[in-house]
Amino acid sequence: MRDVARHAGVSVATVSRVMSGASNVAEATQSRVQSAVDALDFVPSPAARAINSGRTYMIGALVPTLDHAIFSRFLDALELTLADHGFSLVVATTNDDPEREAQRALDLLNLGVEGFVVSGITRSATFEALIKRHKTPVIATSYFDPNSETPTIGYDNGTAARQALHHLVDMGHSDILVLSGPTWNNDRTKARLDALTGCTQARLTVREIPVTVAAAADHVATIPAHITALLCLSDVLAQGALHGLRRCGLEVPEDISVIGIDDLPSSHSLWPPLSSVHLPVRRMGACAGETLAQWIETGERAAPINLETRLEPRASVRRITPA
Amino acid sequence: MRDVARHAGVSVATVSRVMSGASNVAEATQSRVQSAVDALDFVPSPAARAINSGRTYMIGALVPTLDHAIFSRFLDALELTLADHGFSLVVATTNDDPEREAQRALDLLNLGVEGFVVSGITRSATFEALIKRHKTPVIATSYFDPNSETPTIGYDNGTAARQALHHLVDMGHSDILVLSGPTWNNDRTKARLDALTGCTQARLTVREIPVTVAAAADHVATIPAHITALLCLSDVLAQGALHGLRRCGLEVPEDISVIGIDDLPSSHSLWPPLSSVHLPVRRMGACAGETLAQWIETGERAAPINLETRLEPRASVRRITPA
DNA sequence: ATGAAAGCGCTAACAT
DNA sequence: ATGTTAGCGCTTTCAT
Repeated sequence: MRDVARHAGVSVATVSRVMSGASNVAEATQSRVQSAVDALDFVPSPAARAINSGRTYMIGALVPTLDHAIFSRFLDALELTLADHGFSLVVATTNDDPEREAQRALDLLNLGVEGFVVSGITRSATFEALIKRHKTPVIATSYFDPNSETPTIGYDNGTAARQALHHLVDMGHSDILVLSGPTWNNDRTKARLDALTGCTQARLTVREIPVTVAAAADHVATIPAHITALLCLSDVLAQGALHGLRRCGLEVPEDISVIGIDDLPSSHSLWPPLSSVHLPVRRMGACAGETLAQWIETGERAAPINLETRLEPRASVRRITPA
Repeated sequence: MRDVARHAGVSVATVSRVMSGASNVAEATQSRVQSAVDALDFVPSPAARAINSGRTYMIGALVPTLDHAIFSRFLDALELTLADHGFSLVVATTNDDPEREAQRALDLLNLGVEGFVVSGITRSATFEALIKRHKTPVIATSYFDPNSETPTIGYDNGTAARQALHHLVDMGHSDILVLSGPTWNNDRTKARLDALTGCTQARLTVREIPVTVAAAADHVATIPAHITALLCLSDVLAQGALHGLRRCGLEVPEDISVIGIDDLPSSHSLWPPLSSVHLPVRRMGACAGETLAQWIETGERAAPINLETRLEPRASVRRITPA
């Protein structure tokens, strides 16, 4: 910047003014500086800028993985909203491992992120301490809990699971196999499962398997005969189940009914179209972005937001008359 | 930091040493400083750090959208690799709009990213100028062109399209409808289409529609009768076609064959399992991350890499005897 | 309208 | 092993 100043025959202060588009600079000087900038190919240093303003305009997002439609869809909406507010999105994946999450959070903090969007409400102690220290705003998503210490913007996972279950029960099913992803370190899944147990209207068998199409497809080969319906805690699982069932020669919904949770965009074009509980992840991304931006600009802690989930009954569940 | 130094009765230099984990600090002093740090809840400033080191350890990724499995899968692998090299990933979406891409690139540059990963090889003039100025390393992906000015790490889109076409031809099809996404500002799609035209072994009809399941499903209702096969330039389109065809009462592959390009993880569990051309996007993400990290650390411009695509014949294409 | 100068919070010589 | 000090590249009073 000194070079530019010299080249333009002005002071660094003036160059700084021009660079930040200040109003009180003479037209003539302005263009003289601009010429110098162009001539020297001057590019300002973000770090130096940040050190003075104290701002970086970066938000960190910590998600289990990017390789799952539910999270990437969420992030897409989040990024769009954040960009509207002048923020950029730094993403880091945690694989649902709290220690790794804390590690990545530290990395992002060292980059200078001004706020975090995280998944679920389970944090490692390290993470908590980090946040307390830096006083960084954090918003937890994919979960709603008005009493959580960090504000949550999400849906009630228990309700979502119950919506799926009740649909099955309404349709006359009482012998239900629940296909769940790992509950280990996954409070979203745990909340869904917890809401199911204690249900007295049906006999539930729970199986915990990896959240992959392949795992679900393989698993359904071992379904007990009395089962009439499959409640999959995520659409990926349901999609795998559909595939596996077909491989076994079973028809959905004639031989067995299947319902999922997520309502991925692709689910309604499966065969048969998958009944599912819709999770408003795009809305969640937009809300989280909006709210976090607000929090950072105003300093006022965000309020939790509960987004409604919605049953999408389609063809993969059929009505049966209890035996 | 001054405060910490005072509190610990040492100089700022010593605090700095402790903070950066230097070796030459006495045990005693070290813990004294640590206490002061804890007592004062001191957190170092990333900006100040960056201004001295001249490094930010941030990489920017510019992709059309996060809400498409092909890109999020790619980014997942990229993020993982980058993290291994100590870099963090800043993502921005461009919606395939060169102007928006340039705008977002500027934003990221102002954040301080040390390198870019972009999609395709079409850049706006603004973008080119920006890069020249900042001398930022850029790697173009999802495209292979050894002669491109910016190094490409990707696959040959033309080859991928031809692999799909040849499979159809090999199976006896000669009346083929090509379902393509918008070519406007999308050099990947354009390259696929270009490779197809000039093919003399089949009669090709090309239709350009939005890349959504719904658009494809709707479109297939208007297929000319003589068509025996659908070549979809992406799996999303193929998935929509499968759905739409079923709605029309047509059987795949009995009445009509369908092939896609992408080979998304979900494609082989569709019904019928979708024949597709596999695009190695995870490998591409890992390669791009590795290569860009290398480039930044060593200063040596990256070399282009061509990743092989691979035909995955499955059940959605059947052999026919030409009429 | 412009310039001089004092920082911002840290690192890296250099000195002790 | 520790302290002193000179910056890093910019912004921002405060003068003029």
